[in-house]
Amino acid sequence: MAKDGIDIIIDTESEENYYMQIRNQVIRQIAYGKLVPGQSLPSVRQLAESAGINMHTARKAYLLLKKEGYLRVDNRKGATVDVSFNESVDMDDLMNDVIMLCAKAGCKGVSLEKIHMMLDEAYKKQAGEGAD
Amino acid sequence: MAKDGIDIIIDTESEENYYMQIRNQVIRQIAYGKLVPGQSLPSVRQLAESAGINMHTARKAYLLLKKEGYLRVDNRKGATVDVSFNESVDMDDLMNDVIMLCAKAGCKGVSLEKIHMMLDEAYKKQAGEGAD
DNA sequence: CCTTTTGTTATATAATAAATATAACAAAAG
DNA sequence: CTTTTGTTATATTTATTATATAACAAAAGG
Repeated sequence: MAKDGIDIIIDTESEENYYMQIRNQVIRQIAYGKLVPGQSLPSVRQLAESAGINMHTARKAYLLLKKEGYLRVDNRKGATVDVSFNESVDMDDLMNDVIMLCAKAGCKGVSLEKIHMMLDEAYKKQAGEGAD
Repeated sequence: MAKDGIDIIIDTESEENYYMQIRNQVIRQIAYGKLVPGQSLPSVRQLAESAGINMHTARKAYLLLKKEGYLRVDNRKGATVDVSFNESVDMDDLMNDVIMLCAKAGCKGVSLEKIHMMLDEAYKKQAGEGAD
């Protein structure tokens, strides 16, 4: 395990943006308990170096995560995990995801039960990661 | 209702790409039964005009939907709804969506049960749209 | 106190992606 | 036979993404 920084791996072949890859990995690591509220994230320069990307790209990811309510980015203090909950914004976002997921599954003939099962499976793995 | 074309509305203020907005709306309309397998979609020129966008942007959406297995785009015949299912590709895609959904919910303190309920709600609306 | 690291801001540039604008042509439709 | 259509091609514009430097003041660490 990384002694200081978080484990962020950039797939240069992916069609997903670098800053989006970072964003998604951070969200997953918070959910998995690998990043806990209050914990400081590496400096943008550190993350940039360890991930092999530019400082501003790392910064962009942090600022997006702040906008979406996963990090606090204080003046002169850097980024720390601090999840906030905005009822209307966050529930709308989640519902949007659910609607698209449901639509995709519907089109592809994947049953509602199967999606429920996949959700349980994902949740189980998530909860299981807390204990290292 | 539109006598011929499908109802595609482009939100020029959205941060979502035009062709992604089209893609998502088409997927939802297939899931909702407003577009049925075999049905022809409007020509790229028609869609472009009714949606107030360029022909190539409409075309890009159709080609993406083809790549993702929602449309058939035959030579000289245009686009028709034809959903295909590729086990590994599609299930991976769905699982990826589920994992991110689950992670977001986990971070935001939204319970697994709540997500299950939202899923049921989305599915119910989807199934309910079939009967006009 | 001094050096280093840090967050931040600014600017510049390159590369890629998104969207539009025309044009042309052959096939299909009417 | 005219129109519409899918398709291909080219070109341009704008926006986004990613990188490259530089500078500065605050914070940290010695």
